[in-house]
Amino acid sequence: MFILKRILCVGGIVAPQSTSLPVSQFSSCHNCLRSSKRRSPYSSVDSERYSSLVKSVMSSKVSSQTPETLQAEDDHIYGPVVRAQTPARAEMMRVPKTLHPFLNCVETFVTDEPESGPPARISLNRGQGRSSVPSVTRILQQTLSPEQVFYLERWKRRMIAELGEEGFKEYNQKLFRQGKLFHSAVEDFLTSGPTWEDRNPSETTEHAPEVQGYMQSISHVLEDVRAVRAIESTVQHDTLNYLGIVDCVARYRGVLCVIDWKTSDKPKPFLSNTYDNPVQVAAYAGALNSDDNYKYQVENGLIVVAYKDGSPAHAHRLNQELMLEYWRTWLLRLEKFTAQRSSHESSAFSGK
DNA sequence: GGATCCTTCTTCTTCTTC
Repeated sequence: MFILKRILCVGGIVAPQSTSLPVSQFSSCHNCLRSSKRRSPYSSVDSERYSSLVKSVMSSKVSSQTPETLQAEDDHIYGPVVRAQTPARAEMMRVPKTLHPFLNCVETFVTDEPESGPPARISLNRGQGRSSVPSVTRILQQTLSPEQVFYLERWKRRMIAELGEEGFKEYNQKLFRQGKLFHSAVEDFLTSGPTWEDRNPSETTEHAPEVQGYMQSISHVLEDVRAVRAIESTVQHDTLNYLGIVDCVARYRGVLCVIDWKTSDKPKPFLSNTYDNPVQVAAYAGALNSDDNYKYQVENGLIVVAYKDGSPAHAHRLNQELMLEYWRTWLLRLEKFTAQRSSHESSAFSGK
């Protein structure tokens, strides 16, 4: 709590858009500067209610440590690491060489296509000239920043030190299994007959025990989901040459969105806690908007982070402005991937 | 029938004060 108070007092943080914390809780910092003996204005904060905010602030980068100093420390504890890392902050400022439009054509927003009927579900068929088209997941994985690679490898080393190689493998398998089961349960719910919109998600209890909590967690989000247009459906961008599978396309609070369902053990109350997820959503939306199989355009994205204990999921809305921002980031990642691949191919061709 | 693909996840943390 001390760190939280200190950060708030020096003005190093502002209330993020996605939190419901009243501005008044952030605006009386001068009181603490006047007298440290006075009763802190934060002592009256409902710590239960804002526990996720506290967790998030406590886990954000307030330390002076960098990947380099952390690595030196880790080397001492875990042994040498394969590669040294340098944060690539300059990349944040880069602009893609080709600013490919996110939306195909503004007019197509107005569509005569009825929103009723079963959602599209175009399955991936690699045989149809798609074998060389890279996927969104692969591109994102292969273009992680050095900083991301560093923290992921560090996390992995620590987990293996704690659980052992086998234990770590099992832990990962469990996470993937839960994620898959959760996706299947959401899919079942959203496609369970023409009257699904009349159902109450919180009353639906016939889920596998492993996903019961996750479904309870997203029940308040499902109440705002209508007119499902696609489920687990392949999208492909022919011009930019990539493909992926969208979790869901539906209206969320009236706006057509690409929706990505996620499970997480840790609370992710802010969009920044979701790492590359917004880039993934923007990539899917951009592909869908260029794909002739879908006769409409999506403007927004939604990342829903569900929790196993049933606590309310965090739903992060990506408005059009954010989607365009992450679309630009996606184009950069795509450029990076293409450059890597062509340099790899040319070195393979020259026999290096 | 086997192999491969697309997903499913995983990261940002440390110590001082009352």
